[in-house]
Amino acid sequence: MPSRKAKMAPADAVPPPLHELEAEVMEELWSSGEAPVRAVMEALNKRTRKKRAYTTYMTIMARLHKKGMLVRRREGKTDFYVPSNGRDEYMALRARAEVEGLVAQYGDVALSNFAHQMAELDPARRRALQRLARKA
Amino acid sequence: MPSRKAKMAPADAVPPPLHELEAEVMEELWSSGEAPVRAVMEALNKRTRKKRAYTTYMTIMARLHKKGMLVRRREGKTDFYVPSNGRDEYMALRARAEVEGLVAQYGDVALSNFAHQMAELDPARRRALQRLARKA
DNA sequence: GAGTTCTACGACGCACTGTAGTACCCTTGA
DNA sequence: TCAAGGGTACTACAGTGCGTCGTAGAACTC
Repeated sequence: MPSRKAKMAPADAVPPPLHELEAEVMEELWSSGEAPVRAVMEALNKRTRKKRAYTTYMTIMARLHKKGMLVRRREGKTDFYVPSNGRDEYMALRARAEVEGLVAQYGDVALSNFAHQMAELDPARRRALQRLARKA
Repeated sequence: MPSRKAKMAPADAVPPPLHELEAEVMEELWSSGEAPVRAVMEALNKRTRKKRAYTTYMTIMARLHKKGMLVRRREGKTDFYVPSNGRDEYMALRARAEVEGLVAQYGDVALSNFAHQMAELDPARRRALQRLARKA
């Protein structure tokens, strides 16, 4: 394997955080499955106030591809994109990384805020989440 | 009071997140108390590998002032800076905001990660943090 | 084969951060 | 006394990341 300067993401690496438009595009692709730029544009422009140009979505999707979030398949002269990870998987990896980041940065202060959030749940729900947590 | 266009931070607002150099400068000021640029520069340049120019620290501190993190007092021709909030207060506000942000963004996935983190503590420590959390 | 439609690439503007050059003032020493 | 040096603030510049398109070129239509 040639040593490439460009950092490529290992499959198990923590996926990057997403910003506004990027997140909207990912949401659309997670629910629609593989789709070309135009389909994403039409779906999103239909349900958001702000109408964006085709090229805007194209850029965002190309950049998501470069970050490893989307897999690109070229058919003829058109690119089809599909998320490289499922929504649930992404959310799980991301949330875990964020939570660990908070603990690393804020220590006890973060932990006590976690406790505060947990304390506000009703007991049944809290137990369910704790069960979930044990599997991770 | 005239209505100013510049958004000024209400005292109880959530302080902004800090980046690398900004955080180092704040840490120095939190531990040293009120200080001019030069003192911060000398202290930080002594204990970090990377030596930075006086003007670099000046810019950072002026920007922290604009963000409401530092109070500036001009004495003669020299500016003295002091944190507008204590370190503990900043950490508390910031951590709280971050945790709430995670819950808003990730919902149950965030919560179950909180539970996971809490579960890894030994019981005495966990109880202490839960006690802390009730006061907030 | 000329016009229309679609695509991808490349570029621009803005905001933020780190970095420093420069102009100005005060002091100081010959 | 007055020029030089040290110290300070203001302003500018480069890199990065995101949102926004303009434009050039290929394919399709008539």
